[in-house]
Amino acid sequence: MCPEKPSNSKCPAEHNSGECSKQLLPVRDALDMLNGKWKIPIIIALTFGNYRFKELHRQIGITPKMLSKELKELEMHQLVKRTVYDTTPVSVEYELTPYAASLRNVIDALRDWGTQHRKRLMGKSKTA
Amino acid sequence: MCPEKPSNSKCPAEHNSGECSKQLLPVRDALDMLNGKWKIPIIIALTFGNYRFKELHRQIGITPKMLSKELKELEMHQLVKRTVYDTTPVSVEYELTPYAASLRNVIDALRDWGTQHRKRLMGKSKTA
DNA sequence: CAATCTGGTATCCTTCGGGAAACCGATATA
DNA sequence: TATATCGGTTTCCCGAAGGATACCAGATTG
Repeated sequence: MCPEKPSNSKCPAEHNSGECSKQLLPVRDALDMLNGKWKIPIIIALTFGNYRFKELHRQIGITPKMLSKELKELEMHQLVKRTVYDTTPVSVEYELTPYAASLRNVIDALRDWGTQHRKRLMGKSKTA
Repeated sequence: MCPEKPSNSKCPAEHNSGECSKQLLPVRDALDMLNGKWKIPIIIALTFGNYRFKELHRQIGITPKMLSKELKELEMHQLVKRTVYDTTPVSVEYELTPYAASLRNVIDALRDWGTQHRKRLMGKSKTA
C-alpha cells in the first residue's frame, strides 16, 4: 500500500520521504477529523435530528466550551450546518450536511472492526 | 457521553439508551487503536516487512521511548508479534500478525475519505 | 581499555486536550 | 428590580501525550 515503487521487503530510503508520507497524509486527515473525545458523539447525536446548542450540551454532557469548538471545526469541514433563527431567545440549530453522509463508510468500518476486536480480546484468544 | 439511562430532553429514545452507546463504544475502541502520532506510521512501516527496533526508530523518526510504548500496545492488541533472536548483539524483530490485515478495511476507508476530503476542501476554498 | 553495536528505560520538561465555573448581552417573565 | 433563557466566551487548572537526553548491560571491535 504505502510504497508503489520500493517493493523489496526492507523499505529503504524511500520510506519516509516519498510515497509513504503521501499515503500517510490522507489517513492522518481523516483521523484528525474524528479524533478527540467529542467528535463522534456529536456526529452520532446529530444523525438523530437537528439540535440546538443547549440540547447538545445537555444530551451529550459536553461543556459549552468544547461543544462550541467542536461544532466550529465540523462546520469548517462542511460536515455540519449552523442555522440561526431570529426567535426571541435566539435559537441556533445544527444539522449534518448531506456531505457528512460520506463519513458513514468510515464510521461503519471503525465500528465493525471495533466490535469484532472487542469480541476477540474478550473471548478466548485463538492465537495470533 | 451517552449514558445508559434514559434522559431528559428531546433526544429520540434510541439516542441515549440503545443505539448510541452500542455505536459509540466500538468506534471508540477502533479509534483508540489508531490514535496518537505514531500508530499508523508504525503499522504502515511494518507492512513492508519485519523490522528491528533501531530500524523502526531511525526510519520513522520516533523516539525509543514512544516506539517501545507503541509496540507494546500493538502487541497487546495482537496486531504485532515480537521475536527475540539470540544473535550476538541481540536482535528483536517486529512483524504484523495476520490479524493485523483486518485493519486494511479501516485504514483504506480512512485513506479514501481523507483523500477525497482534502480535494473537496482545496477545490471549494478558492472563493469561499 | 575505550568505543560501538544491540534493545530498550528513566528522567525531565513542554505542549495540548479538556474540565469547571464565571461571565456576557439581549429578551422575557414575574 | 430580579431572575431565567438563549448561545456562547473567557479564565484557570490539571493530567496525558510526547520530545530530548542520558543511561543500562552484554558483546564485539579497535
